[in-house]
Amino acid sequence: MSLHHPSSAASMSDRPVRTRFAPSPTGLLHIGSARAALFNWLYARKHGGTFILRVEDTDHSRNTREAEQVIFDGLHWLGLDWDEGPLKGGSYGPYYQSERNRIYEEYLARLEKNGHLYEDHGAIRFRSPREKVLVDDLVCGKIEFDLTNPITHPDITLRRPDGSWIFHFVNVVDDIEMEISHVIRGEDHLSNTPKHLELYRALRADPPHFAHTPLILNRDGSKMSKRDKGVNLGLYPEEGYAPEALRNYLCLLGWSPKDNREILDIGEITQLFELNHINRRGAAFDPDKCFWMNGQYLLQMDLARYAELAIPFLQKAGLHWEKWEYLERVLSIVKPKIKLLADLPDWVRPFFTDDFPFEEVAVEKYLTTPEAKKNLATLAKALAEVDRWEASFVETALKATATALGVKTGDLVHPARVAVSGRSIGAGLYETFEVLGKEKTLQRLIKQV
RNA sequence: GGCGCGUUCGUCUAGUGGUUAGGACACAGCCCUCUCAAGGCUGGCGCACGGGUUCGACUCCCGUACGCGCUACCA
Repeated sequence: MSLHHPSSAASMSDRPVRTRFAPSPTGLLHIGSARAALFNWLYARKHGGTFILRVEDTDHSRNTREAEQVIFDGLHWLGLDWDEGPLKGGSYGPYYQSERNRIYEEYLARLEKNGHLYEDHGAIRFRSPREKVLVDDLVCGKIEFDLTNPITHPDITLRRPDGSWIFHFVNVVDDIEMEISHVIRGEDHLSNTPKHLELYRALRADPPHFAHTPLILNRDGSKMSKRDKGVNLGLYPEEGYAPEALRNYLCLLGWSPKDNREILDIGEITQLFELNHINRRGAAFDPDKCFWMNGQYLLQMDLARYAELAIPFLQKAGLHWEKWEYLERVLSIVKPKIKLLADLPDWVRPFFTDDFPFEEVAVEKYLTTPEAKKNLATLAKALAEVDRWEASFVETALKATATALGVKTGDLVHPARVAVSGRSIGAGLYETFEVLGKEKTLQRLIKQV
């Protein structure tokens, strides 16, 4: 295998678009990393390019198979499919840094040969040319860094005394070898970029285009760290977020279609996405808005997709159903009410089993008075007369009963809801009755009398 | 400390010299209503500060403050 030598004649803009996501398997997928992956994916998809996954596992001690799986799972969940990388292959592999030692050795030898290296306490360091370096960033614009002072900008280390590699070196080598055309990454790398550029030059390689995106912050503007709630992408599937909703929200952090629209499908975003439309300022992650957006997605989602997302939550809660059609009817009436799928089981349990809990306060408030019991008895009697068991007819019967009893509709509705579901909040009562069926409805009402 | 980046409602944003500074989330109130984190309407809330440039600055320039990043034999 020979090294890929990028032609110095070809300008970067002529090269095919190849972007990469190069995470280090740390055990969790940071929400900011996920967004970086998303932006790289979007850019590649927009330009019919290639999106590459490369695992930066140079720090062996903390890299495990499980940690790696976390990354794969996160990307899969977000729908960010990669064209080259682990599980997928490709002609620029291997895609694990731990397997690319030979390549790094060759590149190091090249630098050595041209006198760019020196040893310092066993570590191999790169001798900076000590010049001013211009970073022409697609998001930040042109930035000049003055690297002439070794005190303020010490030479970077490429290799540790124990032989392991330092990020700056392998990252650059891999990007050259894999012919990456656009490096889209977090702004935390901006200050590293001039040093990387020195390496590209020393290796006589055309650098890729750079695009540094602002970081995702906490609501108070502080940096999101591992300990902050919400950084772990793995949390979102568990809590019942739809991947398309979170993905949409993430796109809006630092990027905007500029026409006030917010709910955009990924195809549309792919078309509109432009690196130079990415903001320069850090963006705070707003859990409230993310939550709202999930609600919007669940509301507008078709039932088939909703069921697909909902079923794992129902199964986990031990709920069973016999007919698919029944499941769909249940889901359709709670769908407009719920913003998080994790809440689903509690809302629908009474539709699948008679063994559902009663909220104490709700019982206390609506089912204990003699009036409530008397009203429920009357209601049950009236409903027994309803032939066509559909929401609208049930509603008519209930309202007529309320009138006959001289009480407000709510005086029947609230106790009835608690009687059939054990809860004071839920789907529309008439729809609940309809889906539950006449028999079960009457049975549960009478049980409280 | 040095270097770099940034600063429009609490938050995400639109805005590129002349706008009643627009939208969204959140918040408050009202309406609808059988509950609801559903829907409808209304409202409060913002250009960090100080200098310039200009007939005129949220928009351009400089400075200050504040925030963030880098400054590792972490990635």
